[in-house]
Amino acid sequence: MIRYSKSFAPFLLTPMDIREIARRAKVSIATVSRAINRVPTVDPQLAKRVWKVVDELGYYPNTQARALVLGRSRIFGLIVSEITNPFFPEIVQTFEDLAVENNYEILLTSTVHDPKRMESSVRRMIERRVDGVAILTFGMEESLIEHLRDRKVPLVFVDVGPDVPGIANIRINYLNGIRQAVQHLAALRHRRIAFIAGPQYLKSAGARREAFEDSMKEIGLSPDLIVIGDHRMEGGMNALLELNKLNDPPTAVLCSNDMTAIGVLREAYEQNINIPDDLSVVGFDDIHLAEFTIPPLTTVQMSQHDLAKIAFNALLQEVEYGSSSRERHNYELVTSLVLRRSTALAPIRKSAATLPKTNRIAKSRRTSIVDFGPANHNSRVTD
Amino acid sequence: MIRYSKSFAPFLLTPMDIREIARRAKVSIATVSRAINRVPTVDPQLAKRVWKVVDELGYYPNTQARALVLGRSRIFGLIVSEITNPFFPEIVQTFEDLAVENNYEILLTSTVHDPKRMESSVRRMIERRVDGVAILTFGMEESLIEHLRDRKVPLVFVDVGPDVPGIANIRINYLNGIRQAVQHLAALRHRRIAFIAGPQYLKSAGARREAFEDSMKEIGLSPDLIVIGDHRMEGGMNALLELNKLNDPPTAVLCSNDMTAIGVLREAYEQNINIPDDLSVVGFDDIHLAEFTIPPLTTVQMSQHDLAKIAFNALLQEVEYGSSSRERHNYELVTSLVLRRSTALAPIRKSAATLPKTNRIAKSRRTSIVDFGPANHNSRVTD
DNA sequence: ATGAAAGCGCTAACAG
DNA sequence: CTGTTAGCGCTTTCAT
Repeated sequence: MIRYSKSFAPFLLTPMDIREIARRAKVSIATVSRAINRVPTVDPQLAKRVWKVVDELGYYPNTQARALVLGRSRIFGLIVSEITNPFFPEIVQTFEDLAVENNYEILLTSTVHDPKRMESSVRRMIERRVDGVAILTFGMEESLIEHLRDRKVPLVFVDVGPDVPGIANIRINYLNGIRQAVQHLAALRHRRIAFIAGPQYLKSAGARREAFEDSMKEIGLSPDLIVIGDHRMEGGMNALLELNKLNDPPTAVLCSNDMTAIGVLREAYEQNINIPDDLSVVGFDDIHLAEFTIPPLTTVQMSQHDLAKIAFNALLQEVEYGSSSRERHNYELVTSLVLRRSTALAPIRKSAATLPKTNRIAKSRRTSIVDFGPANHNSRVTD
Repeated sequence: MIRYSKSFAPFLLTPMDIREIARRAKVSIATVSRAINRVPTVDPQLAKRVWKVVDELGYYPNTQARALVLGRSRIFGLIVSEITNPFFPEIVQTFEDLAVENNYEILLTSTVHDPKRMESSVRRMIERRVDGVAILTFGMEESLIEHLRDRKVPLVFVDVGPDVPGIANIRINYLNGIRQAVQHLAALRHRRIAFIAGPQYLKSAGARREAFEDSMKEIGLSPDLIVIGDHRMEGGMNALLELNKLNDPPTAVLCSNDMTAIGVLREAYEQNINIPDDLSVVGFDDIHLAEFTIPPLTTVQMSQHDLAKIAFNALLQEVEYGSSSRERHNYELVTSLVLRRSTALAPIRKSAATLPKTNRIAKSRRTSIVDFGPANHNSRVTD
């Protein structure tokens, strides 16, 4: 065990605790504590003396000790599904900015969609005694949540939380943005509009898909062109491959997230399909990168910054003003379309499939499942 | 102050500390501690009794208390420059994977190149009494580092650390990959090869630039086409604009990082410059995305995974086997070229500038600085 | 206004 | 092998 004790380097660094400061400033440790915590009743003279020593020695209070006695760690847990998904870094950054402002620390864990990791995430949160947890995984075991709830840890969910008192939920209005996207496409005379969905065990992916279906039906179009992707670029590539195997491929495709759309762009490039002239594509999320794709991606914005801000403040609210356990707080985040250059008027076609057939032959690898009709989209959706 | 005391919910949740476990298992708290920490000398019978209660009650030891007495927090600090830079998420993920494996937690901070944030980063690390810090900012104030060193916190730097005993350094062999890139380009008959550098106050950016210069000179080409970017896509776009204003623009461009290259790709699209036929572009870093750009990006790989792994293990090494303070540990990470599809034979041109001039007219916004010659590249470089 | 002392939850001597 | 006890560094009564 490495411990920097008196005996280790008596001349270099003394213990450097509140006691040492007290000794040098010739006051009691209680006074040091008060001075440091800016308790107003402390004599300015003494306070100054304390601060002088503190600065000279470069003393920093031990947060662990403080947390132990206070019963508050000033740590917020942040559980995301994959930090490598460009959707999250922005959120993490905003969350951290707010944490710094409010003197909190973040305990970040990435579940990588692995149940074991989710479990360890929750365990770590509890062991470190976090003051609150923001769960941005778009899907999580009910039983794990219980562990947190049992301990009365303030929780904020995005989109997937159980609707129970004491748990804050950020509901995302998917319909707004997706409807705009669909209608934008329809206005450009697209009729065969496909949707590349995300993994259907993610509640958020299911919700996006439903929003698509509803938006299509609303304007008398049938949402029968749905392919399941994986919210990654690879999935987008495969999905486009699938779609182009059809007799009457879509002229526009709406993607469940931007990564998928980037995959579509990439596969289109591969197949010499011009975006947007041959095919319009719309993403979802509006990650920073969406502005820099080729062509720049028209996408549905879901502000990562706002999301993080709402989540953090919800937690802060609960902790600082403990409004918890009585009311149920619900927040809403609205999505909306941002137009860039990946959509255009539907190509004019007499009949089906006028695009050069040769270029549209699919490579054989396929991991996505073509799923026609609005069938079983409720299976495997967590809740 | 919220504290879950006996009096709060006597029937719901008792204090839930080691004492409570001891009481219920009818053993002493010492035995509980031993059982939990798997001290082999404890009677299996008792151990089982303890674990039973622990499981029933869903007891998790309080890490803060443990850290306090142990003098070790089992937290590693990870300081990155910008979590939103796609280079880092991969590192964070690997770092976290290793942390989970080894029962550590990560305290992640993002400096966003702001000196104030760097300072607060260091302060937070110290306050939380991290057991070690990995500094992946590619540049940091010497004075801040002192704070950590004073406290004998194990440190590992990437590329920018002072060469002193007790500090581990991961040296990056930029030359290897960059030389390969330059020679690859030269082999494709490119002669006018430009370099879009990163911010020159970053030591890493300076090193990349020097590697470029050296590689060019090595084969008798003069590295006089250097534009300073910002390691972001915007910088890449602007840089290409600048480059194309020249009388004799380059036929190939090597970028200081992939984000810059993505910007170049994007601006080329804007200007109808075909990549790779009109212009070859090479990136640096090999972020995951590089495989999905249009066209797929030829780039110099610098394994984020390896980097994170080396950094974490260096820290673990110091902490667990305290090899610290005597030797200086140096690790090396080699870079190498990965070929994709953004490079091609140099276009054949009788004289200068045969590309359609009209398409190469720059928009007026410009933030980057054109910097000819190998001049003052040492100014503002830290260390 | 200040100080002495108790105790946050845990581990590690030290005794038995 | 098990239990008792003294802290880890801090905040906070409770006296003074």
